Amino acid sequence: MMFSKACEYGIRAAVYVTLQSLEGRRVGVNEISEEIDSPIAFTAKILQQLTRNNIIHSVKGPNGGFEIDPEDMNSAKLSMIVKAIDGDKIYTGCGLGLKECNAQKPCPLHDKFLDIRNNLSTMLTSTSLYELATGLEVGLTYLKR
Amino acid sequence: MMFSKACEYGIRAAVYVTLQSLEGRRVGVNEISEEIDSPIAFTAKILQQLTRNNIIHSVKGPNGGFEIDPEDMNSAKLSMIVKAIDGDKIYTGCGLGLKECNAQKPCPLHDKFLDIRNNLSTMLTSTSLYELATGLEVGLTYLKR
DNA sequence: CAAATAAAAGACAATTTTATCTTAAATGTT
DNA sequence: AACATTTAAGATAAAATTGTCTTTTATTTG
Repeated sequence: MMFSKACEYGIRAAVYVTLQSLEGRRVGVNEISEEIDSPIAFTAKILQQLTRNNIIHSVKGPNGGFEIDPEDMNSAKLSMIVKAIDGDKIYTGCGLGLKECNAQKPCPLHDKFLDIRNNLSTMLTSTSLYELATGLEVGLTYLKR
Repeated sequence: MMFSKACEYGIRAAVYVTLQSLEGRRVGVNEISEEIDSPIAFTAKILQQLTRNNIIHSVKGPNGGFEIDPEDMNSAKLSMIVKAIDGDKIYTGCGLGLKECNAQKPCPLHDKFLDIRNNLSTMLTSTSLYELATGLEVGLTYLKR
């Protein structure tokens, strides 16, 4: 809808990793893609991106997998994931695709998009993985289907 | 950012057609793609879609081109263009790509997206081509670069 | 140290989106 | 009626995104 498929999987994966890290469990790609219903190999690639961007942490070898330090769960915001995967066009880009669109030289939708974009940006920068994982934990929300 | 390239071109093209129809001028694909800075043949395809969906009107032959009846400028909303080109995922789809995501079985972002999506939907269904074209006409907004 | 496990990296494939080119159909002009 | 103009339609191509497969690297365990 708004994010690329890669970004959707990335967010879902990160939330699942966070949920399991809350229980002190490290999780592998197979379990993750099973639990968020996503293609395994593609999900692996996306997890690599999240790892390279220091959003989650990975450990190789037996009993390895992905995890996120409980210390970081609150400061890890959705905006970081979106930026790492889709870039920041979603915040900075023009709704009609103009290269240069701003208050001085606005596209016809510029003003109408301002609020929507600010809401989106605020939501993404203020929502943490911790917050999303706890909703899952108590069974209020779902990551599959 | 939010719309496909096709949809961006579609909106820009429709606004330009409206602007010219305000002056009683019919416009051809060449002029349109020149004025909105878009690929000609691709723009032609998109104009076909808008025509098939009765958002704008086309006339073949010499002095032909695209136009929109002044009567329809106000009832022609952005939502119609978006729906015709990108479909309605943007309104109805889940932000995280779940097939089934609603108040009963929400994804972790469902509630956080509700407002944003409603704002977007309201903006699109309430903004008319007429409104956008008049902003252009008085030099307040731009369709290029 | 050898074996097993799991992520990282890179090559490859399929699909979708974006974009172009060619031919056909319609319509106004001479 | 012949011709020029302009959209419509369809085939094709290029690029981006999505997805898979194979090999390499790191790490744990026996």
